[in-house]
Amino acid sequence: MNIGQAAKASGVSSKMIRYYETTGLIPKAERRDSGYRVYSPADVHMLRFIRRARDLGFSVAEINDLLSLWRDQSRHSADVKRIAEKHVADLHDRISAMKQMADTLKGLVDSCAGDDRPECPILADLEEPADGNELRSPTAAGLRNFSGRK
Amino acid sequence: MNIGQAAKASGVSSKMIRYYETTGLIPKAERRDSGYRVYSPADVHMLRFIRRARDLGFSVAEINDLLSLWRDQSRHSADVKRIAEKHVADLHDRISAMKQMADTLKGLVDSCAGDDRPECPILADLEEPADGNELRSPTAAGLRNFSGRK
DNA sequence: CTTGACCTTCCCATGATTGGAAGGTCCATT
DNA sequence: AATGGACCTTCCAATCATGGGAAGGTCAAG
Repeated sequence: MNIGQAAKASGVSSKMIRYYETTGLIPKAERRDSGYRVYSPADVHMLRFIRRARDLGFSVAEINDLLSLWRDQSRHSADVKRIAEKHVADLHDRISAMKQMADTLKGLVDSCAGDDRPECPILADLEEPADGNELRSPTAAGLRNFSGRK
Repeated sequence: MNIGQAAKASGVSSKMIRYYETTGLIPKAERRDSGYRVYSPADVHMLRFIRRARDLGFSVAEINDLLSLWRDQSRHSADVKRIAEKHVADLHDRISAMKQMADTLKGLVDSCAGDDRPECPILADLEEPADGNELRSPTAAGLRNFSGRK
């Protein structure tokens, strides 16, 4: 099948399939004489694996490792588990950082009248964080990007 | 003071201060004859405001709005509150999406022996998600980027 | 043989941030 | 005065995963 079919069947866009090929995440697809890429059901299976891993928030680098293990019949499940555990821990870190943000902000929102007067505790806190609101910790700074991916 | 001093005093890097200037988030700084940018304590105050807002996960676009309101003496706190509420809601959306990922993955991790045998429920699920594990919802796909920012 | 749906490659944009190169400025110490 | 190091300037590139679009080739049905 062509790339569009593979995309529909796997949930990975044509664009991303080509991208994964150039970055080496997936092997180069066979080509027709016309230059069209050809995909087998096994390829679609692999793409679905990737798609699913992305949905679980794994980075492409992690998926690379997972794919290697997937293909390795003599893998040790401990290696897979290690990657997954690390990722769960990362997710928890991000979640708690975001929770802290949300909680702090929620407190400020609740203390804001939200009327037509200019006085606003939210702006006041942005100017000069109240004690206990800093959340300046190593959390916020080191945390660039993502909702789940690395 | 020079940009480096302002950076240290505000917690915003010199690089980012210049970047915020080019994008128009902050006004163009005065210059010395040498071309060096000059910053006042008031500028540092503004930069600290920005830094704090970033720490709370606001996007630069949102900060732009917040800065306008901050400077507007006749603002309505309702406008500030609206922005903050929206952001809290966004944070909650991201948090629950990540939580779902983490929970799903945690379940898989727990069911994996993690020894030297190749059998692994994690890989099995990536291949073929068990019912109830899909998390395919609108969640994952629409959720690119971040730990708090938009 | 035309049409439209598909495919190809290539480049660009996103968002916030960091890194580095090449070069100019400032100031204190030889 | 000259040197050196710390600072500043601009410009360009990379990150990460993804989408958008242009210019052009292919394919199958009508």
